Amino acid sequence: MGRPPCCDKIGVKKGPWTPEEDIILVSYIQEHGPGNWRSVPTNTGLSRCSKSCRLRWTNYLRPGIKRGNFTDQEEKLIIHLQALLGNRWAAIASYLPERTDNDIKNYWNTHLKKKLIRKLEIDVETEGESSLKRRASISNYQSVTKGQWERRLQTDINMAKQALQEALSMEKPSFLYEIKPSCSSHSSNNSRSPSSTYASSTENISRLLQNWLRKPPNSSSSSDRANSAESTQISVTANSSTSVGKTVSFGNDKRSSIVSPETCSLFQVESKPSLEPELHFSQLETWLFDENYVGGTESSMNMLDLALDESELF
DNA sequence: AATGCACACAACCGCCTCTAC
DNA sequence: TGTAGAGGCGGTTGTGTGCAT
Repeated sequence: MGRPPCCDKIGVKKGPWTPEEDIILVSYIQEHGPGNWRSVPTNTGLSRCSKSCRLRWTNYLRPGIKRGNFTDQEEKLIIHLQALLGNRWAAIASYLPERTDNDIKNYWNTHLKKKLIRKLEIDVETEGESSLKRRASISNYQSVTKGQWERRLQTDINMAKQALQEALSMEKPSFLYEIKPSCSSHSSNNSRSPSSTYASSTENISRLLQNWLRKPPNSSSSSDRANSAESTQISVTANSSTSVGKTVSFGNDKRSSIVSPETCSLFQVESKPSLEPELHFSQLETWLFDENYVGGTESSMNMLDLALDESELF
């Protein structure tokens, strides 16, 4: 059994955060940096539990978060990554630096899942199947996404890793030995060892992809890279007309608060660390988005096939 | 105008992993 | 080596909002 909830203490506030609470939290993190969440409620006077503070920061207040509609590219990327990684939202989010895992999870649950089921319905219809078989197919899909997902995920990861290693060994075997300590996303301040399932799967895949992309079959143009970098820039907006400080816009939230100029540099540093491989991101996108991608190796195509071909796995 | 419904998303909860002691 | 605690993740719930009736 897990530990008792940390937030069932009397006097701990729940529910939506107020702008005042946001300002207090942002100001504190601006001064001390994120982390040591346990001490945040005590030091700020916020009547919130540490978890709530952390979630509020990571899912809402953290700079660089893009809000609003998901683009087609993002949508395709999520679909492909979900097929490859399963419901590892944090891992998926590491490929979308501007989106939080919570956002992606919500988007998947509210949009993409329905969309895929609808697509499946249409596919079955066009194949002229009976309505009975259609219903069976849909319910099968739903049960698969729920119950067998874990098993399938591990299979996916193992097969993807194997295929990728083969691809890499064909290109340049030493790539596999260039794997460096954590370079992505949430792991920057998370010292999980490589022995954990999470670290040994998604992170390694990420690293392998990056290593592979260091010597891509067709190197991407500098403009692509510029676009990629541009697309991942953080959304802290400096208001030159503000004499005291700068205006930080919290996503599409109408609210804004005044923070000191140091905020920007702090935010840039704290912004999602997975920006490092951004120069490779456009090519990764190409690989992930284009189901008929011909620029990669045969093995990389196999890998994509493995991730996308539902029927082979069931 | 009132009500009901569906949707989107922020926030919470329970569990897991890792680390420090 | 065992245990407690902190941080992190994924699933689920609650609530606000927009639309249809």
